[in-house]
Amino acid sequence: MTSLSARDAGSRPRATMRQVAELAGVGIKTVSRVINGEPNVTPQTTQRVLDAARALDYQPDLHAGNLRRADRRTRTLGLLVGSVDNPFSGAVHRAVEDAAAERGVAVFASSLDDDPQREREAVAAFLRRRVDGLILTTATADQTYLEPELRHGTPVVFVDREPSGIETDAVVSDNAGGAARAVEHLLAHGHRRIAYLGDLHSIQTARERRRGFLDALDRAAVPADDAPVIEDLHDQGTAREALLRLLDGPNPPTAVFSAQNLITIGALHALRERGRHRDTALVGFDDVELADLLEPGVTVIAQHPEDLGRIAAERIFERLDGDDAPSQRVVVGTTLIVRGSGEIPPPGGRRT
Amino acid sequence: MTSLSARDAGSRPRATMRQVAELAGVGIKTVSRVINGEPNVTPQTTQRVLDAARALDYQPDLHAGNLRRADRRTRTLGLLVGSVDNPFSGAVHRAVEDAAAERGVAVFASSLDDDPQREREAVAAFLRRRVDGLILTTATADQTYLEPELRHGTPVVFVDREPSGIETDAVVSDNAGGAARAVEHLLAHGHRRIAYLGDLHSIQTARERRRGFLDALDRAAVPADDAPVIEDLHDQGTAREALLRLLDGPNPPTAVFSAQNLITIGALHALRERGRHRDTALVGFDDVELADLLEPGVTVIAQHPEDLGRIAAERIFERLDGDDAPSQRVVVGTTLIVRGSGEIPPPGGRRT
DNA sequence: ACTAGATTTGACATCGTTGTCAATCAGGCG
DNA sequence: CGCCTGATTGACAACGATGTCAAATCTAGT
Repeated sequence: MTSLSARDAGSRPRATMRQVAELAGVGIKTVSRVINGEPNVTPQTTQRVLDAARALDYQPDLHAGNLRRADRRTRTLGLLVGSVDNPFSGAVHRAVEDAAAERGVAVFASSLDDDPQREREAVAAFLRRRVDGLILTTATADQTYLEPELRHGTPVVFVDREPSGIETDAVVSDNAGGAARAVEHLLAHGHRRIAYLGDLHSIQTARERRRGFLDALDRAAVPADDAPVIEDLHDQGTAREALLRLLDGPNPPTAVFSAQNLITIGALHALRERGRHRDTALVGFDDVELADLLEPGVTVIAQHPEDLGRIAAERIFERLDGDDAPSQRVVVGTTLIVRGSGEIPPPGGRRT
Repeated sequence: MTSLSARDAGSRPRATMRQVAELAGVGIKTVSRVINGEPNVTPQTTQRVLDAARALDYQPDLHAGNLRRADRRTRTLGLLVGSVDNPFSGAVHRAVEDAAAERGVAVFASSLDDDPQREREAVAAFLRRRVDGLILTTATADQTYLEPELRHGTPVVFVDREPSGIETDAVVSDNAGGAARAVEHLLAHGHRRIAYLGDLHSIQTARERRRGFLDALDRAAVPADDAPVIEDLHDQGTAREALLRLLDGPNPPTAVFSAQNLITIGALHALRERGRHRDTALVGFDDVELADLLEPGVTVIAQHPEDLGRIAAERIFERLDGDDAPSQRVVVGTTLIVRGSGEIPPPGGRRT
């Protein structure tokens, strides 16, 4: 009676290799050979094993095998991004997944919301699951805590943001260069009073973009005092409010550089609300969907998240394949996409 | 000499519980107790073990433990969506991740691109990794192949699309209802010649939306012959071309219902290209970013992907907690968001 | 001082698989 | 017919952890 209790819910536990072996009337090691496509099994035996496996709906337990296997690979990768909900992260994720899928590798994804504690927890959770490698958009200021993992041989590649405190591979956008390009574009159209709307100062890319912004102004000999620099915006709402305050202030900017995709959207809202979208220039960092259909279209410095993700994943696999060259830093360029909002002239129509 | 070869690259393998036990001078089972917070260990012993674990940078191997543990839980979930790159999927993913993270569960995500073969492979890949449950937006016409997994006790929950061939939980949007609502909205504004632009006919939700569209026309006694029904569009490009053909044709529609987010974007492009965006009404299914900033704003039937994801994840966890009630079907309502494009009257200005 | 009872601890089998190695088998050759 | 060779097969240990259970230690009551 009680021996049947496993069937109570009409369910029996998943079949093991031992049960397949028993049904096929062979040894367990022979099943292992068939499942793993090892040589030296007769076609008849192979067939018997496959039939038994099918009959029992056998699925090998990758982790049990991995425990004993020599290479100790789980064929699993851990990806840490800002949020799987953000289009930029989504594109990175997709590229990583595609590169991984080609190699039969599954991807764990986790959203950090730029929270250092979440990063530490997510990394630990992935390591306990023995991922073969980590790809991360860091949220912490210092990643020294990853040092031991690197020594244990787990490859770590940074995407979008550079590592600090450890020596490891990184794939990043040309943040300072892209930001400078945006500013130069606005300067070329005659603007002198350009506002900077940026993400949390704790984020490395945000600081880089700010640096690019200020450097470009400096090179053009535009006093930075003219430029309202607003930082620590972290979503559409705060960005919108910040720009509304500027627009309602005594000396509003004639142009705006919004340094992140959600900030750009917040800025667009603020401009529309004040009806200033046709006379205030705007260049955003990172492209946004439908930007081309707005009136005016939104000029942006586009990043190439697919490239970032693809290159990062390739780097991980090269490391896993034994590449032990010194750590590399790959910079992916940005592209200025002219659509209208960045070409609006300042009120006076000043020209070079 | 050779005994040191493990350090060749300056790396030593990851520490095991045995090594922690040795360093702490205790038995391996005592380390297990400390790591898992089991009772009956003196504070001094606990401290010695924790010190040793820290010194060796010990991370328990979740999968090794799981092999022996009674509950056999990997604390891992598999999520299969259209593409992690699509905003709708991203929102579902984020909601699932949040619900999972609360419970210390990690999430594997995989993109299917509506390819049935990819679905089968991804499911197998997840099962071999012994995920505790599967949440999927199916790409196959029939999911009978999942029947054995259900019997083995792996909970499966469908999101966005309904299962076929198996009895299991599903969380879906009110596709037919939402589509009908869109059509009724356009009818109320006087339109009679409404085009339907839909996704692949093989996709269940696409068929549901088409059904809702046709039903609403039927109820209004509008002959379906008037309505150009175009299906099997699967990206922005094909949707754009299809609508361009309609607009350039002999008797163009006065209103358009685009039944998916990428199709809506393609339709928007087509309308702009022909300069018809101010006189052709448009209602899209599924909201798109920046839809409110276009001119006119894009009226949509918004889905609630966060709710779909959250409810699906909760369902999985209820099943894992032992809920064995008959499978449920949860329908999440849609919301009509009026923004302008859906309220454009037909040329004649006919009114009810 | 001695023992019952509770607390703390560790030896050992075990989970599902793969690596090692020896046993068996078929066929060919002297 | 016996022996060698190479192909085929399976017994067994091991991977890193946990469950079981008994041994060791402590506490308190007589």
